[in-house]
Amino acid sequence: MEKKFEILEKCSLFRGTKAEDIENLLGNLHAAERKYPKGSFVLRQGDVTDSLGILTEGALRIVTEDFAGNRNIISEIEPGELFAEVFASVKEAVISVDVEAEADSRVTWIKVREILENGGEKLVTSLLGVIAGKNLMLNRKIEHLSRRSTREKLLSYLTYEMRRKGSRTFDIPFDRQGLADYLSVDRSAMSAELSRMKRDGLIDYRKSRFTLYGEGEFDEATGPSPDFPRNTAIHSAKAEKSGIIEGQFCNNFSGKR
Amino acid sequence: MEKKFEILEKCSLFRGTKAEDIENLLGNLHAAERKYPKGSFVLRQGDVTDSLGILTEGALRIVTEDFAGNRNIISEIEPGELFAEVFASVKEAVISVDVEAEADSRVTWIKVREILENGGEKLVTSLLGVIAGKNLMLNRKIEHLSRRSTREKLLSYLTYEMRRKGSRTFDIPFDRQGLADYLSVDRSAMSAELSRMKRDGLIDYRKSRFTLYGEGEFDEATGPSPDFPRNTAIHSAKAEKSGIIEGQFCNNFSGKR
DNA sequence: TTCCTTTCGTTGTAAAAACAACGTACTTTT
DNA sequence: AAAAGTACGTTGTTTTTACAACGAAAGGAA
Repeated sequence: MEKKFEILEKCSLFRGTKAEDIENLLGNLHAAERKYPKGSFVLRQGDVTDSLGILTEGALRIVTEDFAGNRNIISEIEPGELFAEVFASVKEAVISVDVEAEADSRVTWIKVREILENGGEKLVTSLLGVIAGKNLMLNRKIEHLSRRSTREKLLSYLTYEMRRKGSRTFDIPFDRQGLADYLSVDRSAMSAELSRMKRDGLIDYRKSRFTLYGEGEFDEATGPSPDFPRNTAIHSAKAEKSGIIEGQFCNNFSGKR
Repeated sequence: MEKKFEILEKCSLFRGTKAEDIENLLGNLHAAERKYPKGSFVLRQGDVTDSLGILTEGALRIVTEDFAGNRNIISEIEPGELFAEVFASVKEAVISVDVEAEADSRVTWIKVREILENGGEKLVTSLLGVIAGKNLMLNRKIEHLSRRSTREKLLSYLTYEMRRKGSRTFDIPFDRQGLADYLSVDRSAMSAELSRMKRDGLIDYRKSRFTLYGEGEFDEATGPSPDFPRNTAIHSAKAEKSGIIEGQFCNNFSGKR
């Protein structure tokens, strides 16, 4: 109990706020703590919630069910982590996953409305930033997943990492299985494709350290050259029809083209 | 000029706010209007912005450049549409697209900080809702794209639409090419797969009206049966390692498993 | 109606991926 | 140090997809 606010201090929502201030804040926000015995459901598919949750003790497990009825663990939640904030931020959004207590757990629930009304600018900024930041990550993932071949998926991902790290040689935060899962491809097939890409002189790698040999110049200090050769094909039928990353930037989700 | 606030009325950010109130609001928010001649750049890849934009006149075009340097049109923006709100909501987020004026255009720019400070609860709620809602859509798309085969992608998507419409028979908002683009598969291959699924008795369709024949009961009135057969395989290595929809629900983007 | 365009399904072929199985190298445990 | 476990690459086979090309059907415009 004494550690509770120290754990909350680690939550992305409260980044930069001291434990003692969090304590006051939670009072103003009418935060509610609930206990969940091991094996119980914290949230169920089909639920609607107006509160976001922060795990303060124990461990949770996010489980989905796909169209065939197979259940898959999406992720594990550890103390200090925020969850359900997206569903809580959309009116009447139906939760599409189950959240189960993997161990005896405690969750601090905060109503999003309370944050907006009484949380203060800093907290609201934080919440908005967390959700918008997740948005960027999802978009990036879609950009990779939209590629048709494993090679293209890999190049899309590796190019992104290269640009982010600002160097042709960089480390990735995945092992092979993790990367294959992230790109939704078969591990061994991906491994084979990596080999072929190395053979073709596109990349080099050892363990999780990759080097990408692009065509354009790449100044280690300044990032990708602005003169990187471009194949501008805006007016091709394919380009005009492509909805590759629809909604990445604006709000066109109508599905019409 | 006189129509300006009527156009803004249609913006998702101001849903439910009258044109006259918007006029006052924009003043308080120190909104700035800028003109962009046809062919000029509204935003460029690599930029950072602290303002979201609303197009009030003209037309914009969102263009990306992929790892190979090919430029693709992601979407077109019409008057009343919001854009760049996600990048503007994340501190120092680097914009990954170009925004070009397709015609002579006017954009109303609003600083996100102004919205948070002076926009009032309603506007902040709206902004948060828009971004969180987009988040849900992106997650859904990732769920479909993560499927390995075209058949699975289709079933994932069609099952979602079925549940959403609450009926085995439903219309989808895509034509074939649109659906293929959304699922990032080849149109003709998808068409062929749809035929096979029809042959196999999984689905039926005519034009954009589909019927899905699942195994479980499906009560037209009440939605999917809670007793839908489940194949719970939580403890399989595959399930435990799958990062299929990582970040859908919580904030595990570390990439580590 | 006739012509033209768009949409959709079909087919064959070449390319790519999934899958399963296995060997090796590297780590961790005992 | 030996044993056990894990991560990674490789290979061969089967399945699936992309791609290109084509024809039929539907819808619009002249």
